[in-house]
Amino acid sequence: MLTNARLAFQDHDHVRSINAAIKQAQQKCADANVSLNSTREAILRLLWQSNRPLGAYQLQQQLAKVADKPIAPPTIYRALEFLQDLGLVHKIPSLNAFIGCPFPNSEHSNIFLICEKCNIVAEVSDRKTNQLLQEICQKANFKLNSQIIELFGICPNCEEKNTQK
Amino acid sequence: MLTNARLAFQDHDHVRSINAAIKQAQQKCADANVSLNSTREAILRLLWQSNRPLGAYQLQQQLAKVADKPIAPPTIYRALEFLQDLGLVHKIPSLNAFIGCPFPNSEHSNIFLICEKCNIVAEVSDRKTNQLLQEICQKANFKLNSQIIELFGICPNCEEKNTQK
DNA sequence: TATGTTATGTTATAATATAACATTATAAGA
DNA sequence: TCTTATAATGTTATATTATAACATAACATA
Repeated sequence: MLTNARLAFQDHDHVRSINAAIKQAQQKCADANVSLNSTREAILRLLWQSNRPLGAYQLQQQLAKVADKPIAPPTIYRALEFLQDLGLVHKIPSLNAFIGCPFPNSEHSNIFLICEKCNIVAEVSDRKTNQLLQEICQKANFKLNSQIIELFGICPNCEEKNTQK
Repeated sequence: MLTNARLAFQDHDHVRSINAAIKQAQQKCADANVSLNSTREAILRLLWQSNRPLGAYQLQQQLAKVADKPIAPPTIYRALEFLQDLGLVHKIPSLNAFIGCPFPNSEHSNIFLICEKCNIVAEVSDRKTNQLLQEICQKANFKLNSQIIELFGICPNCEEKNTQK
């Protein structure tokens, strides 16, 4: 099982992880022979700075501060699609929001632990779950292409705060 | 494992299942001491008639034909919320659409098999998956409240059609 | 520097969802 | 049956999320 849960669910200095993520992204782009230009990189960076998922219009607002020009929704959505296609970013459908992928180069399960209190989201990859879901699909004669698993609850951090009261 | 996959993924006469679903719904409402009134029942019926998920505005259009008055979005969303709260209807977040639950009285996994070709959706409930996800959450110290699992792919029906070509 | 490709700008609008307040049904007690 | 509390819907307006369609610009390569 692979996860960033420990890291995500505590306040930590993640400047390092951001820089690592950007480097990974650059590598991925180089490999795919596409370019991580300024808008795309800025969006990826913003998503990483927030460890919470951000909506397209939140990204737009934050980009406006960073960039010199205001950027229209289509550009945002295009960049998000680009990043999603490379597996660098995920969309969390129930939140209409996007989040950076902590392990773009590993096997994926697309399991998200979504804290209903602080809105922080951690990602998990788990081979056993993939196998089990694959089995379920086989039983139903269903040819599985992709998946997303959203788990809603309370993260350890919020739970602790709650019991301290 | 509990599923309506066989049924859902073939064209079948599901008048019976609709009526059964409505009866179940009435029972559930009686138990909860709330009322399944005409709008709510009509929406549930429409969702069952289509074995595909329907968006709120699709429901609105179809309701307009059935009812005598046009019905505004808030009413639709309220009825959908009501039905969801009773576990009679699920929202499929990635589709912004709603579907009737085939087994509102059973344990739930909220696993959906979504055919990318014909858009039919089947639901699966599977204890093993629930256990596994629960374990994952425990490892992360995450208190799980609810979940939704969307599996995208090709249903047996569409796959067969495809290979016949 | 011409040319094709890729990305962005721009305008407009589609599609999904909800806020806020007024009105009407419905049910339960006096 | 009246009254009153509760629940549901109507109504208007608008927020939020997402995309279509076409014009322009940036960039790489021959």
